[in-house]
Amino acid sequence: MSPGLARLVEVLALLPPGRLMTYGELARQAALGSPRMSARLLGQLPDRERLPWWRIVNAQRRISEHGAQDEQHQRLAEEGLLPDTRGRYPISAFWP
DNA sequence: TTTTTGACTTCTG
DNA sequence: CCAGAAGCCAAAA
Repeated sequence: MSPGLARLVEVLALLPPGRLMTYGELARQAALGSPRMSARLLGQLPDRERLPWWRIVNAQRRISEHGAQDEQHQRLAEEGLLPDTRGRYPISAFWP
């Protein structure tokens, strides 16, 4: 496991239910160097069941294309997070 | 070794 | 609000 992934896991583990974070913010908090690193590393997470990868959305507050979008949608819905008619998640879910 | 490729972001128009 | 361009960086080709 790379040190970057280790740091990402630490940050991700502290993200509570009902709270969202963007790839960019995650990259900054875990000192990954670029938002793309968040995306890259999320693709090879160890504990897919425990770590809330589904609470990461893009800067437009939408779910990015990747292959598990449906699952992401569903998991967020289970936490009470629903997107508006344009697929955007509420700004309130991003506050500390 | 160089180029391409992404679960991306930010700035401009 | 949408589209394009530039910036980003590790991995794969």
